[in-house]
Amino acid sequence: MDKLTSQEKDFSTWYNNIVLRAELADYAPVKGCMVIRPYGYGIWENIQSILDKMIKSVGVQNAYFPLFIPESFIHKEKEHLAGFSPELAVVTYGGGKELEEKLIVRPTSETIINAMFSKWIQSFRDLPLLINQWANIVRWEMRTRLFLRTTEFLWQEGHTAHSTHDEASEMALTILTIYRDFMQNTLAIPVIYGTKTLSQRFAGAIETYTIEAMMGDRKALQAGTSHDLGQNFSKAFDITYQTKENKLDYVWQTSWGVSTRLIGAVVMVHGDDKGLVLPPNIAPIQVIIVPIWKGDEKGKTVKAVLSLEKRLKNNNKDSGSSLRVRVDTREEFTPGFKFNEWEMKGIPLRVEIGPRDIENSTVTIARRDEGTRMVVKSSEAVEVIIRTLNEIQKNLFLKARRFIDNNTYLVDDWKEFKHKTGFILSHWCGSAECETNIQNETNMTIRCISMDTEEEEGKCIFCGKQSKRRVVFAKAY
RNA sequence: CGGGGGGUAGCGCAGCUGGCAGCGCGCUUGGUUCGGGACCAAGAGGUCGCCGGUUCAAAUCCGGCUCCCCCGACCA
Repeated sequence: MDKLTSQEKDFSTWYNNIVLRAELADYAPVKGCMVIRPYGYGIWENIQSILDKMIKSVGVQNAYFPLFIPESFIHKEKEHLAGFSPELAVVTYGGGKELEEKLIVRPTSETIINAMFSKWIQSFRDLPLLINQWANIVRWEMRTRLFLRTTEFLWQEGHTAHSTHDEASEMALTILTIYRDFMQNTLAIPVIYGTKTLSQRFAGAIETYTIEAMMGDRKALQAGTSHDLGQNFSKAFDITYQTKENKLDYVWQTSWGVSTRLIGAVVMVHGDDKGLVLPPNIAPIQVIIVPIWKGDEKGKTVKAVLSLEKRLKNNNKDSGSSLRVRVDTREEFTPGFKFNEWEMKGIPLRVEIGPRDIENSTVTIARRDEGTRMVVKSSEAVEVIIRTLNEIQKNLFLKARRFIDNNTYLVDDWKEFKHKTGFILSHWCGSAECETNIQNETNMTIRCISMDTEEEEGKCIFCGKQSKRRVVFAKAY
C-alpha cells in the first residue's frame, strides 16, 4: 500500500485519498455523484441517530415528501427561483412521453412542503407545525468534491410554521443551537455561529443563521444553516390560518438543514497523515482488537480476545449504549499491516493482545488521536477503555479549538488582511460593494456576523467608513 | 465556462521513434510467518475509453467523439 500524500504537500489530494482509502465513499459512474460505502454510511447513520433525537426533543416530527416537484411550484417565490434555477435538474419525459408539466428534482423542499402546509393549516390550533425529513436532494453544481459538494447529497431539512414571527425566529435559533452543540459535542468540531450577510442569505429567507467550522487547511466550511423565512413562502403558497380573534393571517416559517458534508468536515478537521481520525461518538467501530500470536499460542490468544470483546459489548448494554467493538482475527495479515489499516480508518482505540499480554494478564491499548500506547491490567481494561474513549472525544475537540484559536486574527490593516489565512476578524461597513471588492481582491468572504462578538467602534477594513462590529472573513469551501 | 492532467489487469502505473501487452500491489492455492505495512512456490486475470482513417501490421501515427480528475469562476 502506498503512503498517503501529506496534508502539508497537497491538502486536497490528501483529502481525496483519505475518503477513497478509508472506504468512506467512491466516485460513481455519474459525474459529480458519489457512492457512500458502508463505512462512510455507518458514520452517517450515527450522525442521523444522534441528531434525530435532538431534533425530536424540541417537538419536531419526521415525515417524507416526494423527490419530484411540479415546475410551477418553484416559480411561486421569485427570489427562491432566482437562487436555484441555475442548478436545477428537470425531468421532461416519463413513461415514454413528454410530460405536460416538467418535474424538478428537488434542490430543497420548501416549495412542495409548503404546498402541503397550506392544505394542512387552517387554524391557530394547527400551529406550530414542526416537520423534518431525511432525504436526498440534487443541485447541479459546476464543480464537485466528495462529500463537500456533490450533485446528489443526503441531508435533513426541517420546515416549520408558526403563528408569530417571534416564535419562528426563536425556532430558527433553537435549531442553530442544536447544530452547534451537535458539532461540538458529537463531531468534536468547534464552530463559530451567527448570521449571513444579505448577499449570502438563503434564496427566499429574511435571515440566515450559519455555523462555520475551520478545516485543517484553515479554510472555512459552512456546516449547517437555519433560516428565518418570515412570511415569504406563506404568502407565495397561501398558507393562512384563523387566529383566536377570527382574523386570517399568514404563518411565519423557518427551514434548516445539515448534510453529508459533515462527514467531509470530520475528515478535514481531525484527519492526519496516517489517515482518518474519528471522534468516538460517531465511529462505527470504537475499539478494534488485534490478537497477536506465535505458533501454537493461537488458542489462548483468541480466547482472551473474545473474552474482552464480550466484556466490552456487555458493558452498559441495558442502556442501549454498549461499545462498538470489532475483533480482527484475519490470519492473512500481520499485526503491523492491521495497525496501519485501522489507523487509516480512524478507529479511536486499538487493543493489542499478544504473548506478553497473555503471560502478564494485561492488554496493550493504543490511542489514535495521540499515537500513544499503554499497558493495563486485563481486569481493568474495560474501565480504562471507556475512560480513554471519553478523553479522546474531548481531546479532539480541544485540539481543534486550539487550531482555530491559533489561526484567528484581529486585523485592522488592509495589507495584513490580504496576507493572512484563517479566520480574520475585521470591521466591515455593511455595504455589499465592499463585500464584493474584498472577495475579488482576496478571495475571502464574510463567513458570518458572529453572535459571540461584542459591538465595537471601528473602521471598515476596505473603505474606512464607520463600523459597529467585526465580522468573520475567511476563504471558504 | 476557462486552464491543466488523464482513460492500458481489481488498484497504481510503464510501454507511445508501429512488430507476441508488461511491472508493482492486490487476488487464488499450498506452505512457513505474526508486538508497526512478512516470505517462498505455483496460478488466475486485458475487445489498451469509443468511432473512423493510414499501414502487410496500430495501445503506439492521423481525425473526430466521449468520460473522469485537479485548479479557477458559481454554489451548501
